[in-house]
Amino acid sequence: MVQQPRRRPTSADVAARAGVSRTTVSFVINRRAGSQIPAETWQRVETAARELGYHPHGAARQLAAGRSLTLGLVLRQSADQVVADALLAETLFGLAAAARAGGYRVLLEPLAPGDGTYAELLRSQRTDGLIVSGPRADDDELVDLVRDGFPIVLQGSRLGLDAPSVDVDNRAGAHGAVAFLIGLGHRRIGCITNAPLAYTAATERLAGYRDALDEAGIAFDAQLVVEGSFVAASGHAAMVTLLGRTWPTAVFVASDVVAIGAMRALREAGLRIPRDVSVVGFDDIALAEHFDPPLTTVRIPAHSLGETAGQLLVERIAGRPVAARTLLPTQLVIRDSTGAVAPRRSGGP
Amino acid sequence: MVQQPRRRPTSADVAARAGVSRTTVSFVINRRAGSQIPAETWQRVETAARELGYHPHGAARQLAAGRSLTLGLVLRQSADQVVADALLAETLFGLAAAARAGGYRVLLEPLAPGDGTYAELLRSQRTDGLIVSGPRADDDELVDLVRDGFPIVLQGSRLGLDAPSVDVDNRAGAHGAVAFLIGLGHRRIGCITNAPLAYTAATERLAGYRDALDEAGIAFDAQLVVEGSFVAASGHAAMVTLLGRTWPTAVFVASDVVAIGAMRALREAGLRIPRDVSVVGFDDIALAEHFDPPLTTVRIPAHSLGETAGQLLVERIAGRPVAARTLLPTQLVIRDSTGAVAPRRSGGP
DNA sequence: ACGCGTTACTAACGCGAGTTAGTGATCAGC
DNA sequence: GCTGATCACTAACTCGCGTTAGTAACGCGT
Repeated sequence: MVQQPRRRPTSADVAARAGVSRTTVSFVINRRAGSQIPAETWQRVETAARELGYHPHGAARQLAAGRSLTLGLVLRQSADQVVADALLAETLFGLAAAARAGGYRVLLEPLAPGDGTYAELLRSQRTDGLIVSGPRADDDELVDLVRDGFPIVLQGSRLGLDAPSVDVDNRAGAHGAVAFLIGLGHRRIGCITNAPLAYTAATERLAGYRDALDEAGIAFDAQLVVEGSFVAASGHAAMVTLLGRTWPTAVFVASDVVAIGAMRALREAGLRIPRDVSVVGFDDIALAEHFDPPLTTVRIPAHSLGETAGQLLVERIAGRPVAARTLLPTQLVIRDSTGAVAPRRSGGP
Repeated sequence: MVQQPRRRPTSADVAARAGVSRTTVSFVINRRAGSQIPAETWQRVETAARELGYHPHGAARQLAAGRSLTLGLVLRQSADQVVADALLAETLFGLAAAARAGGYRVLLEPLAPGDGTYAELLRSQRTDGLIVSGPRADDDELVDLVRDGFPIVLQGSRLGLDAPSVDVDNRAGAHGAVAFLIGLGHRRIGCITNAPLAYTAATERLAGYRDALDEAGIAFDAQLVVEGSFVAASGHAAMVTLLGRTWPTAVFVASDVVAIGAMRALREAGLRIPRDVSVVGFDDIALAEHFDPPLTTVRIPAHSLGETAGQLLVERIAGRPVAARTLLPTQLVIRDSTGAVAPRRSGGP
């Protein structure tokens, strides 16, 4: 007896075995509401499908239905940022959760600037919508896609594009952290940014820092601000620069990863935390509470950041209206790297 | 004049505009080798396509060609592990790079055990192959898929399944780390695992630890081994337990994240690193060199782990033979958390 | 004028589903 | 006994593209 080359069963096979038409099979498989199929027939179809091991062909459904049930996630971060971004995985999982809840899957497209194009994902219908994480203002591709009306949600900066965006409330978070330091009596407060100021998140956190100073009537001093850049080493360098200029009694570092480098520089300079210098971070990565000392920081709701982005995109795809801008609240987590300002000591290097 | 409802152009539209048949368009779009199309015709088609803004419909191609050009990545880690896994993003990027090189995209399916099924990805042809990260032995779904001959690559444990697997050489890495400690004169060396021993990686690293002891003729002492579990807090608890039993002169912690918790416990016990106790970690996460003190650890090639998995899968999909087991080498990175054994001090709690 | 090979295409089928318009059978109502 | 409304389906078209088999036109040698 010749072994039939096993072909994957199609809905026609199921129909034949159940003694019905393909249409009926389709109705049963898709649990189509309003179709008048008696329980007995329904059962027959389901049994036949099970016995044959039938699984509808994804591409065929996509073609016929005109939807891919797939969300694309475009990551525009550079390699540095990715390695440094301790919360990326959590955000990703939030997105995946939202996608699943809406019946979608997630296609991942990591694409450092200048390293390829992603418009095809949408234009070829491989994806019903896109979440663009870390979009830059000079992204022409993105501008075109938005203009053409594709469902897109931005995660991060706003860009003045006509697409909904989600982000953490960086400004308020930074404001809260610095206000906390001021409340402890600090007046000379340094700031090390999380990234170059071309990044919106960096400028926003810096703005929050200034807000708090303004509020307390403390003059802004550019000497106290140094740029960090994603990785811990940049925090170390920034702190060295800062200490070369002046000695603050507290430093707001707009990223936990950058902060750990900064803390190392403080130790190397013989300064104790928080006795000599208080440090506040941003992000509340998992390791922050295990730093030496445990780091006071601003917690970011990473999971809901991804989840919210996913939900918004699903809504947009469904054609429902969506908020233009969603800001997620942060939360100050007070640990041991901050304390009341020390008795005045001779400042300056 | 009535505004035509803009329909996305199909290959038929391109064909009409270029004055050729759909077949010719298809040949041009796919750069089909061996087709005798004169340069002039070729140009006409390309121009027509550009002018119309034509983009082939992904699902239609998948259906016709019988391939989705998509790789699935199934993450079987629990939420804890994901948040703790600082190298996940890097691995992901390695995979994405390999996928792109092979003309594939990556579909992400995070699926903590007991939280859903992924067989459908393969059975519905939405995906041409699967990489399963962190597979557990009791995964029946996986067993079935492998039996049915789907292209699958395992990342992590081997499981005795008939599917190629990629992993870091955990055992050799741990062996090297512990041998290094022994070389420094340590004899009482503790071990805190990275995870419960149900996880292959944990048992392998423990085996490497024993290998090194055996080699040096040091008797294995179960009192010196404590289980950690992914997160830093577990390392803290494990170290407290260990110190409650005995005082080792060095500890091998099979995960940097767990190690930072362990180091905190040492500090709290008044012990100095490395003067009183040497510590070696595993993974070489980005922050390890900024710990206090900078951590000696075993570097994992995270990027190439993902990349290799991707390459293997692409090969398997193409039907080419592939190594059953690929082990990637690790590298010991010596920093400041390790030192020669201290002069003997009264041991025990 | 004829045969024979290239060259440059095209007609038409198939991929595997979703969906619309329709059809025959049954049944209630009068 | 006839009408009209349900019920339970099905035939046939559609989605957009890949691909095989085939053909018309042309050149070239004899």
